Amino acid sequence: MTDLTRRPGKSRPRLSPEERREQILRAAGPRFAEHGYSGTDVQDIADDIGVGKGTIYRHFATKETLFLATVQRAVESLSEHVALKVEPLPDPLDKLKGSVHAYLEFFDACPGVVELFIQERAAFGTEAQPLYFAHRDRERAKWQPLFDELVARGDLRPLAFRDMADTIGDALYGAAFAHRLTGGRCSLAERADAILDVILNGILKPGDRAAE
Amino acid sequence: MTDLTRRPGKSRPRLSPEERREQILRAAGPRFAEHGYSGTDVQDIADDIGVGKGTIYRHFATKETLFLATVQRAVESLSEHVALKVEPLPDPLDKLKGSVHAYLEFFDACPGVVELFIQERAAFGTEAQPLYFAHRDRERAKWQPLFDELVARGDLRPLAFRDMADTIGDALYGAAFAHRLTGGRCSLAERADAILDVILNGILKPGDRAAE
Amino acid sequence: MTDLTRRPGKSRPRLSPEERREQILRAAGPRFAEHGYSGTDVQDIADDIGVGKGTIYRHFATKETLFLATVQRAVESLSEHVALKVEPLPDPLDKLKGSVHAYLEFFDACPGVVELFIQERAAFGTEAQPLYFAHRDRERAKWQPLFDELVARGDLRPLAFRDMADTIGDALYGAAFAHRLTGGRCSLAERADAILDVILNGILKPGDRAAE
Amino acid sequence: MTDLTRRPGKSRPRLSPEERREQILRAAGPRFAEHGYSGTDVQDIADDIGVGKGTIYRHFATKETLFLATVQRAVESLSEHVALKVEPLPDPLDKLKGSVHAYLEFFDACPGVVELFIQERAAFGTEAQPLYFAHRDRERAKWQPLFDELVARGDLRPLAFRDMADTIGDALYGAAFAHRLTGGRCSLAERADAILDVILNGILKPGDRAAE
DNA sequence: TATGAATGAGCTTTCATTCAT
DNA sequence: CATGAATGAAAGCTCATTCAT
Repeated sequence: MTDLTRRPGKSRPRLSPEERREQILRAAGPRFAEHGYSGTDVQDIADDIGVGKGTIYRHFATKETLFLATVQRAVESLSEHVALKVEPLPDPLDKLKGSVHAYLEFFDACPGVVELFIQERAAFGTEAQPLYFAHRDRERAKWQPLFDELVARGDLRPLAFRDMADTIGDALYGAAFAHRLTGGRCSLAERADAILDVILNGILKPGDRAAE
Repeated sequence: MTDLTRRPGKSRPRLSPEERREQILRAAGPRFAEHGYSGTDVQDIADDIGVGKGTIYRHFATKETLFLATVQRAVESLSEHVALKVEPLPDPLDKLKGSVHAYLEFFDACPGVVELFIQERAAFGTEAQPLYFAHRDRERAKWQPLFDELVARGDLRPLAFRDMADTIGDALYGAAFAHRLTGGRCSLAERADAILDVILNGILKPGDRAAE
Repeated sequence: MTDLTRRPGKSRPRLSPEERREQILRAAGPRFAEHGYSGTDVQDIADDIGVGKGTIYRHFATKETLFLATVQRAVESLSEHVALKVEPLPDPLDKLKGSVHAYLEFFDACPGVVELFIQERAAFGTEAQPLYFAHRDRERAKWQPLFDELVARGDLRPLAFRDMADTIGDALYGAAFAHRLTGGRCSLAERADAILDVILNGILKPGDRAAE
Repeated sequence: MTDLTRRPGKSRPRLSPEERREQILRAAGPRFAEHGYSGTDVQDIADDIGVGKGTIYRHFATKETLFLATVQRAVESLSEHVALKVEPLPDPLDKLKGSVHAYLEFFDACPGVVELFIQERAAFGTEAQPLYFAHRDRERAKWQPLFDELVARGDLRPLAFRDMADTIGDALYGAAFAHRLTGGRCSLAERADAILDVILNGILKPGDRAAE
């Protein structure tokens, strides 16, 4: 009875709440990344997907809520991307190397995520721990057994897990930031091996190892 | 009718332009670091040093100009701090190690500088290269001879200078950011040796070096 | 595909239009009284009775219509309450006294009605005469014969009906408002006798009557 | 040296803070009275006096603050008007009568004040006691000695002060409201004598006094 | 030169009303 | 009939910047 032909004109698609939410987040990400938190008018996001401003506010209580959901989504994407690449690898050392590559690849694919991380801190200041670091804290625990195994196996030097994990994490985080913020020409993926080499082998010549 | 005698107590100190400029920058730094760029009212800075808002605008054309001068000042402080610590050291390897310590010490002393870097990017977006990275680009050239000498001497592995410099730079930058953004408890200085150890020696056990 | 059997538990009661209308008005009264006209969201009223917002709009064309119906209902309640109390009394003077008591009792029982009267004026301004006063104008005519009879009987001084009626009406209206707006502790009913005493006998000592 | 001729064009008068405040309040009163609290855009008031919206907000922190200052000003005007009329009268009974006349005259002169009182209650609800009643509470104490003296002199019946004062106050307040809300044609001043007559002498014929 | 009152564009959020389902 | 997602006009408040004094 009801016409099955979609009138392309006025008929609003009537998305499900989940679809709408997802649609909004997809539009919000690039806006916030490119124009910043305060530089983005909620109206802009609404216009991008052709809905009224009220529709945004039906799904996200405040601009802040929307923004944080956008960041959270990015953090989860990063996490999933790394997990997906690493899981199938059987060898722990390969997992470690693979995670470095995956991490850097992610930021090649989604360079705006760096901006989101910056915007979060810029907008919400000293109060809360940024979502990325909250997530990193949680994730670190998962890596401990892997490092332990590598040390036990004699692959890694018996350094404190925390020192290794933090230093590697900071190096990658720093690389992703620096790459984005300097407008780095070559891809991060191309730098991955060089970074891994330093992390794994250090820059000193083996004979000098006693030096430090 | 009104008394014409200037009470010396009330007579404004009449700072020289340079002094005033410096005074303003000193007040602006903490404000911008703590409340962010858009969260800081120019009036707040004026109030902090007890002058009218117009006075700020006499010395800095716009809020943006003032902010960037504040960041520039911080970048120069960092640079000077590192240079001061490194210069007296005669040995190139000591210079390298010393610069890592000095860099991290600086952010222990001036943690707000991280916020300034974040705010700059957040406020001015994708257009310009942040002052810190512009400065880092310029500084890198100064380090090349030192690395070359260390490689020539056989202290360092013959890696590409750029790879080493970027990786080290990113690791330190990442460490400073992560430390501030996670509310790191211990000082950065305490982490310096562990970071240096990874950078210099890597995390792999020497025997495994072929692995990479 | 969707089940066509209506589970009887979930089947909405399907109120008759009149019942629905009444249900809506019952919910609207307290909302408007407590939160004011603009402070009340039509959604709130819908939520209170567990229907969709559209249902409200099916029964009342606009929020304004709904609000005015709510006020009208209150005015009629007041009128009925007084009439019910006064009608059985045979003596005109008792009717007069009884109406004062009934009027004040009503506002003890329904204190929110004062708020409705205030809200009506506040929201719709100078244009229209408020429903309460429109009603009072209409009612006054019914009291004229009673006052005439009391004057004729020699119970009342031969004052102009309008002056008496207005003054009494204003005194009661003022008392109800003042009581609500000051958060009066004792009940209005308790003040009824004192008010009646002043209205009936005045505050002057009889001997001084010439004074005025 | 500075030109003393006022250029009528762009030269902003540069009012003193007090003058500006007063100017704003003078403009706000009629606006709020005519269009209500929520019906008045702060921009409207700004336009009325030819200033920017920011200027309003420089002098009043919020729209609410501005509104309440407007009401407070009206309450004080009323109070002053009554005091001014009553003070010179030597006889206490004349003071009482005079205050009734002055009160009603005030609302003839400033009928919008009724709207302000209504708007205050409508906008700020049940929480706070309206400024008018707060003021009335404070003022009542001043009248007690006068009533006591009149009772002692034998002019007034020995009724409870509170009952007399409240009943009179409510009658006048009610009269002012009813007059405004019914669009009363004749002036309140013309009704003053009739109201006073009821208050002073009651409506009963003297012989019936035992009736109540 | 210093001041701070004035400006007004800009942005977030609300909510009466509509209408496709 | 009932629903509730969608709309979009509207209004409060901020603050960088200007400029008369």
